[in-house]
Parts: sequence; C-alpha cells; structure tokens
Amino acid sequence: MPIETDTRILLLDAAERLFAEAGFAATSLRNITAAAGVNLASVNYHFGSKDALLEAVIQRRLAPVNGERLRRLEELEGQAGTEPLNLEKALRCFLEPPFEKMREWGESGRLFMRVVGRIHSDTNPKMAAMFLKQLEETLKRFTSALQRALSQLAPQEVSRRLHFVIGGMAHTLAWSEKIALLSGQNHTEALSSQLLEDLVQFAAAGMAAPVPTLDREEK
Amino acid sequence: MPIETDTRILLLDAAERLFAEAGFAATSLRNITAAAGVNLASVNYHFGSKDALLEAVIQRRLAPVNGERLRRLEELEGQAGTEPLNLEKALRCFLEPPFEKMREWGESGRLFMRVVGRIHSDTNPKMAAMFLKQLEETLKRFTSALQRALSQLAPQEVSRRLHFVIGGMAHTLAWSEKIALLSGQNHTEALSSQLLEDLVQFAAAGMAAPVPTLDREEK
DNA sequence: GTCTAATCCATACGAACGTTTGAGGATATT
DNA sequence: AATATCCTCAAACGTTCGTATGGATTAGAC
Repeated sequence: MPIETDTRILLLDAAERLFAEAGFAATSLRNITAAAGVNLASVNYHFGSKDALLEAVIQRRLAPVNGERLRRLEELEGQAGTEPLNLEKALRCFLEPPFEKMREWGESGRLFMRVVGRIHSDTNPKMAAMFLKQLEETLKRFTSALQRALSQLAPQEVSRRLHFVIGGMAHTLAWSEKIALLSGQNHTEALSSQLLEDLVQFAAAGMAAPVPTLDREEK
Repeated sequence: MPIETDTRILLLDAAERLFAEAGFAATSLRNITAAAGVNLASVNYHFGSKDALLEAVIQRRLAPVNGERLRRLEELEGQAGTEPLNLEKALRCFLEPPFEKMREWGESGRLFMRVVGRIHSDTNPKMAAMFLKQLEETLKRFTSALQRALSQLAPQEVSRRLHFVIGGMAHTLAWSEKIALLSGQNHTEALSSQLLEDLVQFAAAGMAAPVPTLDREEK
C-alpha cells in the first residue's frame, strides 16, 4: 500500500484545479502532469487511470464533508430526543459543512466546490454514479430527518424540495465568485458566509412553503 | 442563404441527445454523425465547427424560451401598472416557459433541458460565455422586476436569491427523471407540472424569506 | 556494499479526435 | 443541353489523446 507521496498530492491538486476550470473530459493528463510538474506516466502509476484519478479527487474532499454532515445531524437528533427536528438547524447540518470546508481549504476548496457543482448537474452516467455513491447515504439520512421536521408534507415533496435545495447549493458553490460580482460585492472572505446565511434562510423558507394546490386556474 | 435541410435538423437532434447524455467534450463528431446517419463532414459544412454546432443546439431551444419569458413578464408588468409586482406571478413568468416548452417538445425538450442544466453549472469559459450571452438580458430584466416585488430586500439579495432559484431550476430540469424516481413517482406526463408547481411555491417562499441577521451565535 | 522495492522518467503505441479536401451527385436555372 | 449551386461522400490530414513499457534513480534494510 503506497503511502501518500508528494507526487500524489501534486497530481490531486493540479487535477482538481483543471477539472474545475475545464471539466473532466476537456482536461488531458498532459495538462495535469504539466501543471503538477511531474511526469506523464505518474498518473497511471499512482492512480491506474484517468477515471481513478477523478474518483480520488472527489473522495479526498467529499468524504470529510459528508462525514461532517452526518456527524452534525446525529448530534442534532441526539439533542432533539423525541421532539420534532428544527428545520433550519437540520438544513444547517447539510449546508454548512461544504461552505466551511471550502473556507478551511482556501483556494483548493473553492476549486473543488466548482468540481462538485459541475458534477451535480453532470448526467454523464460514469460521473453521476461515482458521485451518487458518495452522496446516497447522506441523502437518505437527511430526507428522513427533514421528514421529521416537516410532518405536514408528503415524503415525495420533502425529497423534491431537498433536491431544490441541493440545486441551489450546487449552483451557488459553482458560481459563487460570479454571483458575488453580479451582486456588487468582491470581498471573498465575508462573501462565503453571507451566501451561506442567505441560502439557509432561502432553503428553510422554501422547504416550509405551503403545499401547492393542484387545481390551477386555466391560464 | 441555405434553408434548413434534413441534415441540419438530424444533426441538431442527434447532437442535442448526445450532449445531454455525455456532455460536450465527451461527445465526438463521429458519434453525432453516426447517430444522425449523415456524413462526418456535414457538421463542418453546415455549421463550420463543433463549437458552432453547440451554439446552434442552444440557440434553437433557448431563444424561444427566453422570448416567452420576456413576453410574459412584459404582459404582467403591463397589467400591474404602477402597483408592485406579484412575486409568485413574476416567478411564474420565469419558471413556466422552460417547463412548458419541455412538455411541448416532448423527448427532445427533455434532452435539451439536460443540456441546459449541465451548462448552467459548467464553468468552462467558452460554454459559460456562450450561454450567458443568451441569458444576460433575461436575467437583468427579471432581477429588476423582482426588485419591484421585493422592495424590502437589498438589490444584492434579490440577485443572489434569483441565482438560488436558477440553481434549483437547473438542477430540477437536469435531474427531473431521477428526482421523480427517488420520490416514488414514474408517470412522466403529470410529473413535470407537479415539479413546476412545487418549484414555484418553493421559489416564492424562498425569495420572500426574512432578511438574514448577520450576528450569528459563535458556533 | 549489496539487495530490494518504490518511484520517476523518456519514449512510444495505437486509437480517436476535429477539420479539410476534392471529386461526384443531385437539382434547379437559363 | 449546358451551367451553376447546393450538398454529400470517402478519404486523408496533422494533432492529441490515454495508456504501456522498460530502463534510470532513489532510499531503506540488512
């Protein structure tokens, strides 16, 4: 079992950056190895293939995020006991970790979040499968947790609305710099926490929206 | 000026399908021409390049959607006169056209919306630029319209929240089939209108959420 | 110092890529 | 019937792709 060497990390960093900037298919191993300053063959030596490199890039960042999400959710559920869950707090368990890790990881984190945002809407079966495998358990746990907080909603609606939240989050993470510019700000430090707060409020209000009536007026 | 021939449309349809399934960079002109049953060289004859083909694919579907969005918004603003705009109705002007066109176009529409969903989170400069050019004016118009409906919010917040909505919409469009499956449904006809209704309610509630307080508790 | 295993490196392979070419067929105009 | 215009086609162009190979180089164990 090879321990992590410099080259491995150099490759992960470079791949993360280039995948974020141009996407997986549009990034060549030659781009990556040149940016990392290592030999072309080292990708296949350390990871086996380009696909495996992508999986490693995702794993490195996503595992801690989902781990933290579940840790916080369990803590919240422990505190709540048999009481219904607080909606906003449950959403925070889901939304805060990626933003915090993004801050914690600095530039690297921001780049990775763009990879995530991209993959969230990537319907390429290979990538989607790889990614959903990571997210599946987390999704399941949060769906049922939110169901506890929103007992008036049908399970289908909880699931759908959670996807709206995920979409908003992914889009926000992927475009956070540009959103900031468009809304007139440019101080990246304060921006991310403000985006998060806004997103939490938005998501909480959206999740708790009244059930839509199905009989609409005929146009 | 060449009129639209069969080959042009065959190419647009095939490219739309393959871009939706595998993404732009991962789809080759040989894949496309084989699927369309036409000669490889016809792409460069009719469109000039692979990039131009993508732009044509986007144009064909997006222009009517954005046109309809703006048409409805103007109609709504005409009715409102000097009164403040109704939030839900304004959001409907933005959200309904893509869903309706998607229904109207059937299978093709659904595929294209996955292309759109993909591109929305595609940070590849080339694609993003191409796409934003299409969306820019629409965005500007709706941002100021929503500002009229949400005068208690700062312009920055209106803009940010609109991006949350766009993210939710894009994610929903791109994943609608899978979201339906996860939430237990499978009747595609009724599904899309239900997703839309749910999204409108979600978006309206989210947009109107109270302004977040900036002094959070220290963890 | 020698052996062993891990890592790096230059180089090469075949395949697939986007694009170009030029000959040829089809169709309409004169 | 001849000409001009649009379009299709097979073939090839040069480039770049992911991957494979086998010999250097390094470093730790004995």
